[in-house]
Amino acid sequence: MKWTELRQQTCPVARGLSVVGDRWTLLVLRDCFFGIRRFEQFQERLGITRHVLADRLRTLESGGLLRREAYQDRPVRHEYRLTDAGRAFFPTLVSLMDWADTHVPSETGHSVTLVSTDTGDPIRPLLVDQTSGAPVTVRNTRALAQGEPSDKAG
Amino acid sequence: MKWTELRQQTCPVARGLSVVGDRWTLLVLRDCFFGIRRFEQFQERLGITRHVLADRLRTLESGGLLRREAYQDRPVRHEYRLTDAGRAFFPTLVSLMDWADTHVPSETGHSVTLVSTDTGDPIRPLLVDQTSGAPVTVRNTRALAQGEPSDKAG
DNA sequence: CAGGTCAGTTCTAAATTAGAACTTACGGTA
DNA sequence: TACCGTAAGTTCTAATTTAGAACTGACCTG
Repeated sequence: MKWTELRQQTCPVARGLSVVGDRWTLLVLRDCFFGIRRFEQFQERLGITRHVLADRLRTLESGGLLRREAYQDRPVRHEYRLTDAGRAFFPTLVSLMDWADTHVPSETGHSVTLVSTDTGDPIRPLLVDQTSGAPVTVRNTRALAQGEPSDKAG
Repeated sequence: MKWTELRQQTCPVARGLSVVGDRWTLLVLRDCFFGIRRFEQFQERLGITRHVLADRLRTLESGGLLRREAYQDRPVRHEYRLTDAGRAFFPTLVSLMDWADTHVPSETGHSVTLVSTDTGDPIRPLLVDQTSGAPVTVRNTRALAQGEPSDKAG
């Protein structure tokens, strides 16, 4: 399976990965949420090769997560800004951050804390069902393919 | 930056990606949540090359998400089962699925629906703060590096 | 005009992946 | 005993991707 095939898969996870299923893509995206917008800044912070950075920015742009925007003429200079679809990715990134914070050990201890803009209190992320408020876990959910009446999924 | 360097980063997103920052790794993990456990099954379902599959299973095992377990002797045959850390990754995968379902268009329409095991009702995932119940968005949260008093992060 | 900045592109060598065949260790069948 | 099949890999070569570094325009400043 190649990247192009991934995009045409039925499973949304596969389709999602066709855009963000690469470490550099996700690190670029993370930096976007930290307010980074320009080529040189990404390159310096990430230590990514310029070639790959250019490629990943194109991927994110064509995937609809970033918008390339001129911030000056003469010479034309562009910056990359999050779109609504890009901002909508935030919970996924936070989920990953939260998981890694707990399950991928760090020798430096806690490193990044998410706090509320309002209260300044630390945030403990939890994925719930919007209507019932119940936490989403392997145990209490089941994945159904369209048209599939019942099948094991946990 | 190489995969080994990624693991030593301060940022939990980078550390997380040192384990799951690869499309195949995440597709293998997805199939684990669908109940797949054996080498041949993964290989057939994913169309991944056997070489890469063996490598990704090792990555997931050494990352603590999967446990390699003998299910028979003579000849010894192993299967790969989710650990607690692996199961804890579920919300992240669901977040990704939910994001992609909305933001990466599919020609086949909705494909996978998550339903409650109890009620059978469809689940609408939402990331909230565990204590306040408020949704986690770019706007109402700020990332603080350890020791960093205040900085832009959205 | 020399030097610097920004956003890339181009180059070669190294690493990774695809695709297919091969290996090991069995168990069953003729 | 020889042959077939299964499971879980390993090994092989060729193609693709990445790393690392230098180069390219198009401008700006002194």
